[in-house]
Amino acid sequence: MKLSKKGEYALRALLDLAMAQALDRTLVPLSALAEAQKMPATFLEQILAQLRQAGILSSTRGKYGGYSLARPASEIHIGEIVRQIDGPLAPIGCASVTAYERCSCPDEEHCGLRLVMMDVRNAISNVLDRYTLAQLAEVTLQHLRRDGMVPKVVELVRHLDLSTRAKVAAQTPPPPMEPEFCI
Amino acid sequence: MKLSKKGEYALRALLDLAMAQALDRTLVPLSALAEAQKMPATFLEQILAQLRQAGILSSTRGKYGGYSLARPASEIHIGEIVRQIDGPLAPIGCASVTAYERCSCPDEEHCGLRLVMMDVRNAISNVLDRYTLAQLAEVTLQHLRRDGMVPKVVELVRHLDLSTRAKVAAQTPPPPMEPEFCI
DNA sequence: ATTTATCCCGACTAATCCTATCAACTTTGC
DNA sequence: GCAAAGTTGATAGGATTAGTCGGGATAAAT
Repeated sequence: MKLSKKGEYALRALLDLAMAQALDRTLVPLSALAEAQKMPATFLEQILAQLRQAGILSSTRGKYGGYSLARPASEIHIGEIVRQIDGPLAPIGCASVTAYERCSCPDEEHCGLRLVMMDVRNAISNVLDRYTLAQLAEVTLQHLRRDGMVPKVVELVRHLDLSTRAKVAAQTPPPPMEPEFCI
Repeated sequence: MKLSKKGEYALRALLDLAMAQALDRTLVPLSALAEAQKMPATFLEQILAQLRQAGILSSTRGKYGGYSLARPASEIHIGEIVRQIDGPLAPIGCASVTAYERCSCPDEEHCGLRLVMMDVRNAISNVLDRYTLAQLAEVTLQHLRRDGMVPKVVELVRHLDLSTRAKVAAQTPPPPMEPEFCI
């Protein structure tokens, strides 16, 4: 019942991106996303390319570029992301609703395994297709705020704040996280 | 969210074994299990060996040997089988109840992804840890009976019925499935 | 114009999963 | 004792997954 590493990294990156966006940092470079969650940067690159082609995120090239969500976070469901990267939610192909595939058993009509796995599929879908990136980001931010913290990815993009202040920020070492985002 | 082929084949084989047992065929050879569900026999061999070492099934060697359940089917939960072959049910290690594993994110305490995946884990467990092999076999047999059918695996072991009749059965080609098991 | 930080693309390697093959060993029946 | 039907274990190759590497293209800052 595993989620692939690819799927896990995609979700981690998108969640960080959604939180950054909620805190008005819409453009986040790959390096920050990778470092915040300790993910291999070159591998993450491939995954983000796939998400871009799928219309889930968009990118800006050049200096001070980065990745951002292509749509409002409230319109991106967790299930959509998993399906895009890992394929159908169902544990086996013949139990899938969105991408049914014939299996090897002699008659699916009477296959008990298929019945159970359709139950599992629905149980998974009830979680993943119910929640959006926005909801997930909101809950995570609430937890962090309660403890007076800020997402690590936001810390990491602090220093490339306003282009006019880039020089100053480069001189003074990044201020150690004042809780200005904590309501 | 995939189940591995290994896990799928294990479940198919055990379900067939449970149904055969319910119809008084407690000893089923590998060849019948493999053919009934069109599974590669040599791969299935390895899987059954693993299930034997795990105390889920037992085997009898030699002519007229085969595999049988090591415990009553009502005491084998689907979740136990999946865990034995595919590891923990949780999609990612840090969401597992039975085999927790630290993940790469900076603080699990505030990780939104972990929260969702724990929901998914519980949803999966609510299905797989609730049902036993016996229940699954019973449901499948009911469906088959309604249509006047017998599990294919039982057809395949028909001809090696009683040792005294082995010779007769070998001469007459296997009778084409009289519904004697259908109540 | 040059430097710098970033995304983009394609090929390459390593590990794991799936499958097939082959040579023992064990029991039953003649 | 011998042959047939079965399990057991070891091994090798293909397919998928996970991750690496190097060179290019783009845009902002100097």
